[in-house]
Amino acid sequence: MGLTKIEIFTDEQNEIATLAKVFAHPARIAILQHLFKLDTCFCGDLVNEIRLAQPTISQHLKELKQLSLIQGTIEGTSICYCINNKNWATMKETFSLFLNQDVTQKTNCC
Amino acid sequence: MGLTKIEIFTDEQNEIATLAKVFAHPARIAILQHLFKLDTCFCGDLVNEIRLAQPTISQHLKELKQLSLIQGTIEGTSICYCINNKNWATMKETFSLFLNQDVTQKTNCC
DNA sequence: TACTAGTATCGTAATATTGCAATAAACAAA
DNA sequence: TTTGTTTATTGCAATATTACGATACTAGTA
Repeated sequence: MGLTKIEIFTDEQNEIATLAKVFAHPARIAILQHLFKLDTCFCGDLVNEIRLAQPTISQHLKELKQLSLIQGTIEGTSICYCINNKNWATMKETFSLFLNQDVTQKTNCC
Repeated sequence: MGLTKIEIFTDEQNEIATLAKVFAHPARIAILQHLFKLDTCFCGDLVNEIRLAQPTISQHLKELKQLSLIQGTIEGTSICYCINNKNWATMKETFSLFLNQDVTQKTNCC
């Protein structure tokens, strides 16, 4: 046990859960907010901004990268991390469909 | 370690992460989708609908209840679970503010 | 070739999450 | 009271996540 049974759920359900998982940690929320606030952002900035060790920040960045919500390009010695606007929009669309399920609903029973 | 350092983040960052965490499992997505589809819903229905054991479903329902996204009222021998529309709307507002950060942003650097 | 700065990866300890069998609790009906 | 039905709780095993020290890697610079 301890292993999510992804095979018994729909692709949509698994996708929403996967997207939500990356938002399920305040450090990743903080990273995304910081990246949105700036045009250019280096990992070093994040280590100063967020009081977590450099390997920890790096690990959180990796998870955001795996979902392609951010991207990094090498800039000399540093790496410039940015929001991937296209993928952010796609994610937002998927999430919004789930969040807005209520708008077309009938009245509640309770 | 292994313990999220919630004290170094803002209330908003922690709140978004907490909301996202409850969506970070496909079973809870499936439960919410099922509850939206129906006017009345009993836990027994969910055990038939989702192929997880009854204690597991009950545990997932508990987590949704803790965030007040759903509520349960006793109906004879069973319990009628429903979406709490008011709290769902509040959650949606919080989440939307986070998801729509990109709309007022300048151009990307990469 | 060193040396430095910035970032990633490895390894590991601590904690959290998932899933379920067993069992309890609540209540209706016989 | 006993029995059956429905949901909750407990306890535990398996797996996942979080955090960070140590270290590796990469690119620029002396």
